[in-house]
Amino acid sequence: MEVNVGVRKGAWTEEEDSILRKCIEIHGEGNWYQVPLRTGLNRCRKSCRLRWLNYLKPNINRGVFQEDEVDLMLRLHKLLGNRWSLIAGRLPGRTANDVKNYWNTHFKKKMVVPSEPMYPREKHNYGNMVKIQVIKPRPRTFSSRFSIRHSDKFNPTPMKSYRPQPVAYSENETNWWESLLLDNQLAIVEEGATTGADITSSVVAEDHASETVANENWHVNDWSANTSLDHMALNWLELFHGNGELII
DNA sequence: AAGCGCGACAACCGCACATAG
DNA sequence: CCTATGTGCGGTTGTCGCGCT
Repeated sequence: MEVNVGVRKGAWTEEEDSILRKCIEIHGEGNWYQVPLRTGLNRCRKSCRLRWLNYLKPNINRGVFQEDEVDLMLRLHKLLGNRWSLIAGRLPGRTANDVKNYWNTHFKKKMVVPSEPMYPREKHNYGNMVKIQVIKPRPRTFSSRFSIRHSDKFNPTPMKSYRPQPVAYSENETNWWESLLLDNQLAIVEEGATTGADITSSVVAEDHASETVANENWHVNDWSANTSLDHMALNWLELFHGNGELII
């Protein structure tokens, strides 16, 4: 159990920033538990980590969001939901906190909240809009997706974070799918891929091979990334073929 | 000038996951 | 298999500054 009695909170001073920066220059990122001990900073490890990741880390873009960034953010949010870290991973120099704050400030109040998701996946028609609901489990590692935490065994209350999130696309969104997925990725589908998994593996491979999108958080073994692509591909299939199958 | 509302964003909190032992 | 520890994420809160009345 972590005890943070007397730990300083609130805004960081320049001196604290300087100390933290030096510590990470010497020891590198990670091992945040050691940071307060090494630096003597009267801050909890979480606070140190957050300060570094959201503010002190080099190459963070602290400028105003450009039009193209906002556009991409909107599209990615439609695709991924509140997956701020993934969205930020596609916006060079932006942090998840930046993206989240920007979204909450500029778009949250303007959003129309979709109806409660249903399980299993259902499809509804709203006028000329096709609403596709896809169950999106909290994307963690594959092995843990269906495991039950020890602490939950005797208290199996539904976890907020596991609540599925609906994804809705209008049919004219297909243009964007074409722009997001590279031509050769689209070809994967045209050439006969019929499942989300098929497309996912191909898209991941293409993504890495082409290096068209620089993203240090995008790893082949990152299940969350794969999941995003899985749903991206699945929804794409739904739109174009109407026969997407989520293979788990 | 003072008070108020609100936007922007930094920071905190709680929870879930990964993994080592 | 279980527990403890370390880490990461998303939601929420706190604070500050600015504009309006």
